[in-house]
Amino acid sequence: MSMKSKSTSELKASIHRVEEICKSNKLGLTEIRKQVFEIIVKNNKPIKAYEILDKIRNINNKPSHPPTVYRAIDFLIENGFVHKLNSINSFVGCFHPKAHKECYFLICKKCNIYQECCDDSLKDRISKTAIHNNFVISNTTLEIEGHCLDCSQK
Amino acid sequence: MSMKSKSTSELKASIHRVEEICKSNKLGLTEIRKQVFEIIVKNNKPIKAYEILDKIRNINNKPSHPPTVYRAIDFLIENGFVHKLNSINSFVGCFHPKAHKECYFLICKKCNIYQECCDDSLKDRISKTAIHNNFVISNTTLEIEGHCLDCSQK
DNA sequence: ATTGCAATGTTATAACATAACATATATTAT
DNA sequence: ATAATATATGTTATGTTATAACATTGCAAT
Ligand SMILES: [Zn+2]
Ligand SMILES: [Zn+2]
Ligand SMILES: [Zn+2]
Ligand SMILES: [Zn+2]
Repeated sequence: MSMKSKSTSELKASIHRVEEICKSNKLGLTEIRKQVFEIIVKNNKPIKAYEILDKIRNINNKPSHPPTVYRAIDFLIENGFVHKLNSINSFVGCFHPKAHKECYFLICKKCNIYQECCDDSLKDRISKTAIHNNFVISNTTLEIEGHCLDCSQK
Repeated sequence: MSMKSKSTSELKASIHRVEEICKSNKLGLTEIRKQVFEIIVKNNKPIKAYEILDKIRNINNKPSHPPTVYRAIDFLIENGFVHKLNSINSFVGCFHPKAHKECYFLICKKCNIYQECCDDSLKDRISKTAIHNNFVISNTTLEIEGHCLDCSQK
């Protein structure tokens, strides 16, 4: 599979899904949280907090500050709508929220597009490794950087 | 296996191994680079760049600046002697440098001790996932946070 | 000696993230 | 409806992590 960006309909579905989840779970999807989520998912590449901040400022045409964005990100991460890629200090939308707690990523260094790669077999393997070490997992970061098909062919 | 810290002899061996590798590969293991490596490996927990900087200042009893430490870290990472844990912006020594390009980690949130967990089966599984996605890996971050045996029993 | 190169020193600043407290808005209880 | 409470946002300041840019040093090759 090449790492193409998401279609408009996929984006809409993703946004709608989050709205529904928030509604049914009584989570306050406030205007800012929604704006931040939309900015993140519409960007088909990982986006940085201060880039989000710039966009928020433009949208609302008024000053906004880092805590506003970081708080919204925290909410979105806590509820599984967004992930942080620690290796590049950037944020990405989750395209199957609530399907599982964590997602694993392929990140193309050239075109910056990312893709979730949450195999069950990979998850199992990580789980077995933890068990083998008597370790209780609370969260896992798996970020695979390299080149996607398109970029490695160029 | 519980996540006990390294013994003095293990530390010495680790330092000696790096010296040998540098000698045989004509890598300039300068005084600062050596100091930084020793600080990192002797700390049995992941250590932050500015903590290293403090220690360097104390050791040499003169002002030092962030670039000094970051350059040494870069050298050590490039040569596989040290790893960065992106999820906690910290650095750890590698206890089997050159054995493989990358290491995977278990990080205890409670006691902060870490452990490498570089199963071949895990590596294979990650590799297969990449192949399945037509993705060419250049580097992988796998950081499993949670609780070690000792800490989960307390 | 002069040049070239690798490493380090130094100053400044960029990039990423949070503390602390004030204000506003929404929910709930009375 | 009003007050009390909790939740969310605004605002200022600062903390933390990392690098750019340029000067200086030490050493080796010609
Ligand atoms: Zn996801
Ligand atoms: Zn690509
Ligand atoms: Zn290692
Ligand atoms: Zn522990």
